[in-house]
Amino acid sequence: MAKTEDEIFKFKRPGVAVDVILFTIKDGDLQAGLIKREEPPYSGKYALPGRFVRYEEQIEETARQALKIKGGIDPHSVFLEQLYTFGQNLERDTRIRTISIVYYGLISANQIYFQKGNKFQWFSVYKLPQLAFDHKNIIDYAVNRLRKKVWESDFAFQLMAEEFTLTELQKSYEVILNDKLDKRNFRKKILEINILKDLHKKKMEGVHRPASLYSFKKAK
Amino acid sequence: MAKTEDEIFKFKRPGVAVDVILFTIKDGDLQAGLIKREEPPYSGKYALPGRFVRYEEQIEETARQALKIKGGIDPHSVFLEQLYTFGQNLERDTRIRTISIVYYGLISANQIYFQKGNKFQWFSVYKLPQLAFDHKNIIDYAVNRLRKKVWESDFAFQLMAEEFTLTELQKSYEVILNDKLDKRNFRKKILEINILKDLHKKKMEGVHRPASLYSFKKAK
DNA sequence: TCAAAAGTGTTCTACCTACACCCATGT
DNA sequence: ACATGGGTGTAGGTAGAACACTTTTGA
Repeated sequence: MAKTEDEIFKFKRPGVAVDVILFTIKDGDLQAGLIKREEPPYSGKYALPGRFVRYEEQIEETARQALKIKGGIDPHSVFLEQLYTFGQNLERDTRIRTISIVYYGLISANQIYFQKGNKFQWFSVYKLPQLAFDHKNIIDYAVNRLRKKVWESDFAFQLMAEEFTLTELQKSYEVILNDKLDKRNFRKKILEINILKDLHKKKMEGVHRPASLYSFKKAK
Repeated sequence: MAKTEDEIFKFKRPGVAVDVILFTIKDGDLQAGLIKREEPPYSGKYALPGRFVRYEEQIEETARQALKIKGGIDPHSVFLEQLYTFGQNLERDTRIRTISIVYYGLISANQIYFQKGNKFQWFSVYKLPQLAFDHKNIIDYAVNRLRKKVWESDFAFQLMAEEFTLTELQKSYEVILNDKLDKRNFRKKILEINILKDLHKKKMEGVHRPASLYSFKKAK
């Protein structure tokens, strides 16, 4: 980094983009928001929303702008975390050598329904369409990271409505992990970590005993 | 990413650099290799070795080149892993807006001694000098990551000589974790994961019972 | 024979897993 | 009264933590 300004500018610089993989749970499935490309390269294939980093833009801001502009999603309602920076494949983008900083995000299905600018098409991560660039690898990588972190972090709440039942929360974990969980063990574990607030309200729905509603305690 | 070439080039692009934090164990301490800056900004302060990413250079290659050129270290002898990409602080580098992809690496102290081009100064991560840019934060972040991953990964072997005793290995873990470990539990755990090869040789040294030498099984 | 580090097993605890029945509701 | 999902406790197994003594060597 000890360079004069001359040195900094004397060589050709790669481009830097941010790509975002936005997850939600829809139809009992873990889904990712993708955009159909209308232009080459990879015209007709699906891609993660992305955007080149502007000179005065923080990189997380670039990610949020990509969601807004490419996906029509209100970027403030999205939990985002940096995933990895992909810069190995020099052929990744055929127009220009591009380094891609990838973020992954979570949004609850409710929030999507209410945002009518939403331009994403949602695909189950188990049934992805043909993808542009190396986006298939990126999605696989993100799903793995999501699974590793789901117990260490409370981000699964980003997928929930404001009020939810324990069974609904368990379903989200099961969808992320792609595995069945034991009801009693799940409740024990999730209540132990003390991030749930019992709203002392019941959800009356269906022909069965009503379920308690919870929200999660916001960190201060 | 769906942009015409015009769009790609019409805005000013940030620079992309790779910074590397190289760790070793010296004098019973976890140390990082730093370089004293001779030029502004931050002249006289210490910095991680770094380098701007060239157009035709894979980013891990940029990291290795930085070690070679800035530190005089043979880059093939170094374990490297991507840590995080820092791009929040627009004032990070005062000359140009720079995004920094940070790698961390490990090298055994032996290897450093034999490389006489070595230009690093080594500092205990607990007694760092005044650092340039936001490199203090980066080092703290890397140390935390190292601690989290030391049991999940076998990278601690990068810090060892070719042949080593269990006590020497334990010392390395203790230095990384900054904590004392129980000898019996450590041996049980490390032998259980089955990555050590008993060389059936003894290290005769000092006035005490000789220690068995091990190497680690290279993954194929 | 002494000092110094190597080497070795068992007990206790905490956490995770597996598992089955009663409860409250609407029809 | 029955079908449906909500709600609850316990026993067994496993992995990690704590802990002390004997062995081998060179001086």
